[in-house]
Amino acid sequence: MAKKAKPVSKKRKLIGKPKVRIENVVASASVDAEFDLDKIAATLPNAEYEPEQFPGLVLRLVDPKAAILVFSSGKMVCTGAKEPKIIKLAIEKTLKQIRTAGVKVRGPAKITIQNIVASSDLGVELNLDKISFSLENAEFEPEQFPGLVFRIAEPKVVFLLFRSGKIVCTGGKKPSDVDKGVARLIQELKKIKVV
Amino acid sequence: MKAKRVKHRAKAKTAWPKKAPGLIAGAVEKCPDCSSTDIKNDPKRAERFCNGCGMVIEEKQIDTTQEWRAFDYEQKQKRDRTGSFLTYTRHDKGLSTSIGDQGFSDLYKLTPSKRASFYRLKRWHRQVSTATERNLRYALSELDRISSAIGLPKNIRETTALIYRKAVTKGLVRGRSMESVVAAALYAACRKHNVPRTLDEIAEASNVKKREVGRTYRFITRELGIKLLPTSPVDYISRFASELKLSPKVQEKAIEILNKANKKDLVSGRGPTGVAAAA
DNA sequence: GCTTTAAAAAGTAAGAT
DNA sequence: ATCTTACTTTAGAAAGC
Repeated sequence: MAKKAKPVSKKRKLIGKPKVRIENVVASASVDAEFDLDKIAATLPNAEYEPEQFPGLVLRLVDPKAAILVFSSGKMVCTGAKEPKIIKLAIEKTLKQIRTAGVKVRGPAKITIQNIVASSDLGVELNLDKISFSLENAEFEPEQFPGLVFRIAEPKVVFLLFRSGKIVCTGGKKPSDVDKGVARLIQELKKIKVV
Repeated sequence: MKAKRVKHRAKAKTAWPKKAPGLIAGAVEKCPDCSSTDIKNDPKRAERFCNGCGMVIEEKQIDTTQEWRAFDYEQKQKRDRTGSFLTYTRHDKGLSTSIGDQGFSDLYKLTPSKRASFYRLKRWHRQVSTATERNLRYALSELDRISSAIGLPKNIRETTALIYRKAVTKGLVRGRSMESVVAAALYAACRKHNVPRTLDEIAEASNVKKREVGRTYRFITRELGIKLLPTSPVDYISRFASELKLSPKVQEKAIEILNKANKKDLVSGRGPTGVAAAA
């Protein structure tokens, strides 16, 4: 499977909207139950639990590729999903495994997507210095990180812009936040004539 | 014992230099506040104060606003050499008034003519000021320590003090070590004055992880609405050149190369340090 | 490998008040 | 003593060091 953008030569001007790919979806979930993490850790081979280091038990799933942090309160955090629908599958599988470990769990978990990380390629080389000079919400510290950080309020997302034109969008709660955010970003870049 | 707290007068004893010229050691007695026996006599203001915490032991009066100014000036001159007096954090530097300071400068002005008012205000003054003042004193001694360690001009120390004070006022130090905020403020000040001091140098001199200095720098910079342009690689040329013992001609050429690179838009994303080194 | 961005979970630590 | 921060863990992309 291709990484996505084949070596598309960088154009001077950006045309159309670039394809956005979701790289990671983070969600929180919870069920009405108390989990005996020691018991779960003792029976599930794919579980890691070091309470001294972190209060959550780490469950790694290969099927729906994802990592789930399980807490004794019955709350969980699912990360690594490449798309929103995988979250539900991962949580269901997690609960199934927990039941296998002898821990009773009733009812479906309530899931909330907390963050979506996506990447894209504007297909244009970006002059980060110019962008940082022109956009108020841009912060560029090349000595500390090669990417320029750009925050927008609506939708509330944060972008990392790179000289290559590749970008990362994070902070969104739903896929549309990413799309609207990218559109907004491009709108801003056009205003200052960098794309 | 009547005594009032004099702000920015002194700082942690450990940071004090051997002696402050012009100030004669006082009699053997302890400071009622911090128990230090390091009592100094201030001929100019005709009073004695604790060199450790700044507490004025005996006031022989005659303090006017004008004298305060004179005091500032005199101490400032000494400070430049001893690095002791923190006069640049005073209102005369606009470090208090411009950021909604707790009112120290006003209090000082009231002191000479309104004794009664002063005493009534003293209690409030002490309770609301002490924490911040101590923090400031300590922070500034830290600043002095780091500054002398990497040799920075006083205008940068003043800018750092200003930034630090604003940060404290905005409560940006909470949850962060004061050292990291001082280091971050110092880094910001260097950037503002285009004095090339890398994060590494400041991190090392301040004993704060580079990552933390950077994070704190970005944080306070954002919160205080300070937006600094990335340091130009050119600013590093002279330093690198002298360190590498390069000829002026080479330096010139390096700068030339950088200018070309700039026009070609090929440096964004690259750290100025690396770019300068490459050139 | 490190650095940056966002977000949740439940502990701990440290600081300010 | 309480409130506020931040750190710990998880995943992923970007690109420079």
